[in-house]
Amino acid sequence: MPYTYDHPHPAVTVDVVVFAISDGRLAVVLIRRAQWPHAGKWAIPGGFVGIDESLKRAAWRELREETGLKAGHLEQLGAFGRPDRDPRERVITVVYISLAAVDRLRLEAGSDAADAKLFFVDELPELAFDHARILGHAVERLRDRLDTQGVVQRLMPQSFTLTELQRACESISGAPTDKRNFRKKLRALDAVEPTGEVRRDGPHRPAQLYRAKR
Amino acid sequence: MPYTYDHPHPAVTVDVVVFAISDGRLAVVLIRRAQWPHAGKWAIPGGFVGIDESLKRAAWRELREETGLKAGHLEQLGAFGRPDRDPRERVITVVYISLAAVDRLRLEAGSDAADAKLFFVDELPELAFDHARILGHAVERLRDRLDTQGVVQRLMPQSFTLTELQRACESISGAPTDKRNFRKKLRALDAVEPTGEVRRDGPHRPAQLYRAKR
DNA sequence: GCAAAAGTGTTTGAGGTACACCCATGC
DNA sequence: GCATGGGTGTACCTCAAACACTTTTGC
Repeated sequence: MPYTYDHPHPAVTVDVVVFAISDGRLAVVLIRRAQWPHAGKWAIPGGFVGIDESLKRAAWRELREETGLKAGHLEQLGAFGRPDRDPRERVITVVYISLAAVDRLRLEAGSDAADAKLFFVDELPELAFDHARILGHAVERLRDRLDTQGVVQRLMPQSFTLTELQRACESISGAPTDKRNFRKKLRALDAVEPTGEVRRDGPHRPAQLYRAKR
Repeated sequence: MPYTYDHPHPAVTVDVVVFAISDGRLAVVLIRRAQWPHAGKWAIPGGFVGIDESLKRAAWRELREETGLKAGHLEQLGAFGRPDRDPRERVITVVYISLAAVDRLRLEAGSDAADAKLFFVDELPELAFDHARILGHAVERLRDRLDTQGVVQRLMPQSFTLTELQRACESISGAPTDKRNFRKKLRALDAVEPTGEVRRDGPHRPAQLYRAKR
């Protein structure tokens, strides 16, 4: 069933960069492509926008179809549209960013994807299309925008230690932080509260567990 | 000559929000639409993306065709694509922001536009499509991103008084500033230098003229 | 007892904010 | 001489950065 226009139209896709903190490091959800082009390579989950579907809704749907994830807040990163970025036809993609707490992440490979998996952003495999460039921009955006408050409320699991939180913030900002200054800022932010539980995980003093406040 | 696809494709346009400072106030370039839809209403200049043309290049070309302006730096604001934003067909638009010094602004109406004109952002006419919403986002982005340095180098004319510069910054940030604090910051920034000329324009002490440094 | 991470305050410097008066001009 | 905008400096406060030792545990 063909669709006809009197001037050429590009295809429009949406892609969703899902960030999470795994093992104290910034990570991203990728799917392995099953089909040409770039079959076997890893890619940012996404797909074509329905003709009567908003961009954000398409992003939510595609993420769910390809990874099983239900995105919370989706923030638009921007549009990427170099003429040669897809060998099939002219494709313009609108990229969204989503944040997920690792303990809510249950990845299931969808029909379009052979596999879905978390990768550390500093250990990425070879990526399909211009997805390496897109991910670079996404990480940059994250660095610029995400503050400690945001990390606590959107990336950390239900309970965590202050050192884990600090590692997460450092892996996003890329810079090491002083422990006492970090905790002083947390006090000022009033963003976390102790759960009362502790975590014992080695030959050292147990760590108090915290949760996001409110 | 028809173009056919096996699934429906949206049309993709680019729009360019050109900001300038006019009379000390933040202003934007709009064109009056000549044709349906929204004939007679004012709109952000823009048009369809060529099938082998990058988004930024399309933005530059459309701005030139519709207003005669050659954009300097173009920053992408994002994509807007609600399904019902254009009555002709599904249209997804990618919006760019450009800054222009008023003394370089020579507006010429192009073929697609009955007229091109500067409007103060706080005295906008009724706008076509969802352009009011887009402009709102563009102004917000400008407020978030543009610092004094950027205003000096990209929005001010070749020579200007410090009060004019302060008015410009205030009209972008939306907040009044203390004159002495503003000038102290300018000294710290090392962004302007006196031209040696003065401007006489009323029953008061003449103002020293400055230019952007470097 | 020793290795390993948890936890805890003070000092300093930079930058931002608040604030009031004299100056040069046109009329 | 008066109305109008141009031009100038100080005091305070807030926030970020630097910095070292004690505590609790497993082995």
